[in-house]
Amino acid sequence: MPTAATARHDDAVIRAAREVFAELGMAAPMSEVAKRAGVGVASIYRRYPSKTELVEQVRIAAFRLVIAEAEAARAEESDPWRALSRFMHRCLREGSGIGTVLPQLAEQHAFSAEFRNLQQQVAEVIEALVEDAKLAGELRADIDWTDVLLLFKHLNPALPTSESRRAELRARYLGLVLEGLRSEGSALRGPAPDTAEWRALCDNRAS
Amino acid sequence: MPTAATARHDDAVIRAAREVFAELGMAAPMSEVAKRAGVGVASIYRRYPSKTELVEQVRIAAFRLVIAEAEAARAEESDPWRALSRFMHRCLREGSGIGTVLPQLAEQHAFSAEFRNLQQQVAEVIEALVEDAKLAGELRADIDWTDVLLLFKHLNPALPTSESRRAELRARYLGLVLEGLRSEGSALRGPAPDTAEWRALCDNRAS
DNA sequence: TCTTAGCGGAACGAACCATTCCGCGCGGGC
DNA sequence: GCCCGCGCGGAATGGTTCGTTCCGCTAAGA
Repeated sequence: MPTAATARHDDAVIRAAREVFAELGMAAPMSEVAKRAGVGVASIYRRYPSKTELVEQVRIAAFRLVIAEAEAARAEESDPWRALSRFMHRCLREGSGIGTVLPQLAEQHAFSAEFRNLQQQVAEVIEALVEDAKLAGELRADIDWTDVLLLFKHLNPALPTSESRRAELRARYLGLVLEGLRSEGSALRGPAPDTAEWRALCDNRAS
Repeated sequence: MPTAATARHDDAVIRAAREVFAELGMAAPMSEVAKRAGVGVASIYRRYPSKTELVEQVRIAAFRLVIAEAEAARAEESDPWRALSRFMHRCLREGSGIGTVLPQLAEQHAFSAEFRNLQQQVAEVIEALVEDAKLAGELRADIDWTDVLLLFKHLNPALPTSESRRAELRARYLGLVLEGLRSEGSALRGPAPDTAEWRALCDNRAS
């Protein structure tokens, strides 16, 4: 019976898997995913035939979230720089693990058609954010969307610091990096997006 | 007979281990280190009693190289910003793997006294580089040496891209990040350290 | 109360890896 | 020229980890 309860259960597994894989890497054990999701391993295997399949579904779900974040940022922020900045902060928000899949945009190992289709969409929406910011003169002209991918690739939780300070450190680091992207003229104008209200905006709405 | 040949052999093992651990992580198999060094596994075990010991020696050797790079940068570059920039480029130079150990500065798991002693020295020499650049007004005042550590932590080869473009991408990324560190006044003056002669300076002198 | 669908966790087998063991090749003595 | 060890490289070993499967239990419905 594929009811709403089943769907919620699926969602818990995917979310737990996303978090675990983001923290421990794709080599993380299935038992860890099961523990985090509050289910037994067998329940995962009843829904997904293999770990490979679970990983694929995690990636697909993450891509969907990325697209949603990017579209929301474009729609809700009038300033293109704030939109781009908000998008990156959101994708890297502690525990979401969304940013982890972004570097895999570059990978070409042929996955399913659905996966490749989403790869394309994500690329387009990020490119749109970047182009908006460049047209507004708020982003250096020599940056393109592959640079943003490059940043995501390095901004993932490299080492398991396991401290609560990790979120704070990551936010600081992202801020430094964003400064490097900003075009010279705009670096002086406008408040840096690091005020309390801004941080609140980045943190609410758990995915 | 501990001759110069033996010392060279030791050095080959340590260097191979540094590269392998940098690329594959500290969990990389000993057999890989042996292959890279062109020796058998047993030869490594004849010199180092366990993998743990080898890792410790690798870290110590890497710290020594970091200190040497930092001191050379301070001595040979008259401009403090160029010194800091050169130091980071050198530590992250493709294949050196030196930068990989820097994040472990923060770790407090008590290693040997020699290790802790070197930790201290590395911290001091990086702090000196940072303070020089701040005093010269070329580095944002709100940056300190732990920020540099944070950057190293993220700048390590996150994903095994395995392309030759990786070096190029890393250099570009480091450039972006450094822009974010530069103080506003100095961002406009002086040529960005990205000319051909500069790159040559960063690349020669294999460690 | 009896049945049974579905769950959680133990069990199984394969793969990986640190460490040890063994046979061979080669350089030095006779 | 021939023998003898020393030291080497790589195969063997034992243990651990993890993907996947199997089994006994529980709780809901009849």
